Amino acid sequence: MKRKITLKQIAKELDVSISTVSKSLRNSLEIGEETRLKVQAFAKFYNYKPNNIALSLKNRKTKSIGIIIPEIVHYFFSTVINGIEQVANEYGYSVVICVSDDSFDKEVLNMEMLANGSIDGFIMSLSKETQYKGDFHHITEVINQGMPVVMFDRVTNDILCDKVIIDDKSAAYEAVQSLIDSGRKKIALVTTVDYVSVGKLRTDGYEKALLDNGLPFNEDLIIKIEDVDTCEITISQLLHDRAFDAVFAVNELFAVTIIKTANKMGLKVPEDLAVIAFTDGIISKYSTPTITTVSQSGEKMGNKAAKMLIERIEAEEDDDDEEHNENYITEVIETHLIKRESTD
Amino acid sequence: MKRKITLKQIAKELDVSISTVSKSLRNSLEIGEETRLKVQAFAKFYNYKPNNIALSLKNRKTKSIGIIIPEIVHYFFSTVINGIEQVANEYGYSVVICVSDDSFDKEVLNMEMLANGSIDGFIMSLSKETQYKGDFHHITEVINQGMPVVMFDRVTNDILCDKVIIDDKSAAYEAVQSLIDSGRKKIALVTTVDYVSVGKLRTDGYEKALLDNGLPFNEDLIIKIEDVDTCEITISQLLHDRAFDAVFAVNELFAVTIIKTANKMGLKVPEDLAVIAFTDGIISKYSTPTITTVSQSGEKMGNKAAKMLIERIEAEEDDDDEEHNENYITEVIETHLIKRESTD
DNA sequence: TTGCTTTACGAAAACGTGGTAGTGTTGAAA
DNA sequence: TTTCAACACTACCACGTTTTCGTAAAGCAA
Repeated sequence: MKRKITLKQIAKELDVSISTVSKSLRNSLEIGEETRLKVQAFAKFYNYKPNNIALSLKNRKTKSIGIIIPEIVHYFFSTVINGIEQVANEYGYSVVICVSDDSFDKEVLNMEMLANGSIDGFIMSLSKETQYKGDFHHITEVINQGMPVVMFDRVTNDILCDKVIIDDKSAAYEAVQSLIDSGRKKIALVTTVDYVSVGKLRTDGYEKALLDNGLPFNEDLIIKIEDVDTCEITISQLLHDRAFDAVFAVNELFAVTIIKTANKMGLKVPEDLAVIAFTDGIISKYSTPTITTVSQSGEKMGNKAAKMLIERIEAEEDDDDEEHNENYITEVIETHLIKRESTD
Repeated sequence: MKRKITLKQIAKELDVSISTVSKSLRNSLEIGEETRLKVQAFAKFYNYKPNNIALSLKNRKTKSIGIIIPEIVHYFFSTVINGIEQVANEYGYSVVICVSDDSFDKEVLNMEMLANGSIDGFIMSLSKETQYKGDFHHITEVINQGMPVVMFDRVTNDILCDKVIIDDKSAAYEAVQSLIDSGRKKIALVTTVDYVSVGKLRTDGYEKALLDNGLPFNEDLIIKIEDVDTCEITISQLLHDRAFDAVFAVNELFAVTIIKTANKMGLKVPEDLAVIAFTDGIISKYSTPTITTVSQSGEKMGNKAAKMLIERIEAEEDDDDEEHNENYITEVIETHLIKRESTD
């Protein structure tokens, strides 16, 4: 068991100075060829690799980025991570992942843990609790320290930073419009409680689509669900009354639950009930029938977010301490409707 | 934009030495109360937090662990990460995640990137390509450097280290036995190509269950699939011949595909065809019918792996350079059958 | 020989921290 | 008066790098 070798050890072994070793390995012209080659051979033999931590301390750059997300066992979020990881890797960065578990305290704790030098910047999506509380001091603090932050999906206007989002409102609009186009008149919206910003935006798009098409906007057709497990009763009640002939669900879990409920009641999807879901996940692809979805393209979001962050990080290098120009941008990732069996 | 404050800055500002500041903050008795409180107040005001990188360099401990997995957009792996994250957080560790994308080169690259001081230990699951090549030098090298490694799920006997696995063979046995118990006689096995160690073990369990029950072991009923998308033809051919009345699939993607194919052909699940899948994922829970699965309990695996790794890391602290006792253990996580609608 | 330039290397600082080992002052006991 | 301990604090080192600056030796022209 040999510990990793250091410059100092090489220096001692070869009876030269540390600087000589360092320079030799970086192919400095200052060092005579004989010494240089000797050092390089020795280093290669002992598989010398510079210590990242020491480099980080010296360069004040860790070459790693922190990701803070509400959940990780979640199709959308894991695709985003995947997207981030791809570009991070390409640029030589590693990613440190923390899960807030939708808890404000954990989010704060995680950020503090990473903000003390461990990373060069954050990519994050707000926890539900944070959105509910509206308390973002932990984020502003990090930004004030000069650490770049990119937010995605669950963002807030209260923070000035780069953002990557999809146009939730127009995506919802498009989905509802397609239902209307296929002749549906009574379209229900199954959504979450609305303090989560995206839930609100999707509701707005839904409403606008209805009104633009001269359809009534009926509050009773908006079903707000807090817990997936208990929603079946509500759904079946409404289905029983034949209150609607189409559903726009804000996530695929709701959608598949609705389909199952409808099937149990003998209703056919899509004939009796058309269903569209937000978030194109694995469930939609494999459910029976397969579900038409609004693709959110998490991978693209991740790619974009990582690129934006790394650009900021590397731009700061020149900027140094002079006030850098704070022209933050909000990138909107396009969505598109993936037609499957749950609509006609 | 104020950069994070350091001991040195505080020292300069208060006109004391760096040591005094450091000691004051650590409540050393060497420092007089007046000075101590003054320093603490100042530090609190400027929200001083020790720099993690500097600490890592000094202590030769990064308090972070590296995870290397083949995929992240994958139910099982993401549950494992979740499990690791929980324990890591509890012990004050962060997790750095790298995705090998089932590529040997990426796995090696990622390990090298992290092995140079960035982390205190690895938790990993082998990439397919690595298993295929049987080349594990990158792992032995890391271990030889004294860095603890815990492998999970896709492991190899060629490496001596702590491992967390499930008993694939007996789990498969149990699943097949339950099919036999409900009267099935012709049970097909749908599996992957067998260089992936777990695929092989599951096949063994399948075979043993058949033989133990006096059923013939028929090679034709083992369907090896390399690409999910092209498997439908094979499946439907066999189904058409009524060659089997039950299926044990090594993952839920295969299972759901089989069910869909059967449905298309007018076969009923479970009446005409019973289906059990390995890996209890999200698809099984929401497919129609829901699928009976062998639960793999990724979270528990993650928990266990993280605990084992952290124990190793913190044990080494005392051990120092003396040869530590290499009694590696392999933890076997229990599985259980989750009965759902796809079996009777 | 003197003075100047190369060549080839080394010393030291810096990044931020924490521990060990001083150091100087004060007051009290011998 | 001397000695010694207690107090309150500082110097210094180490962790592993990179980089700037310095300098000894050698070479060469005048």
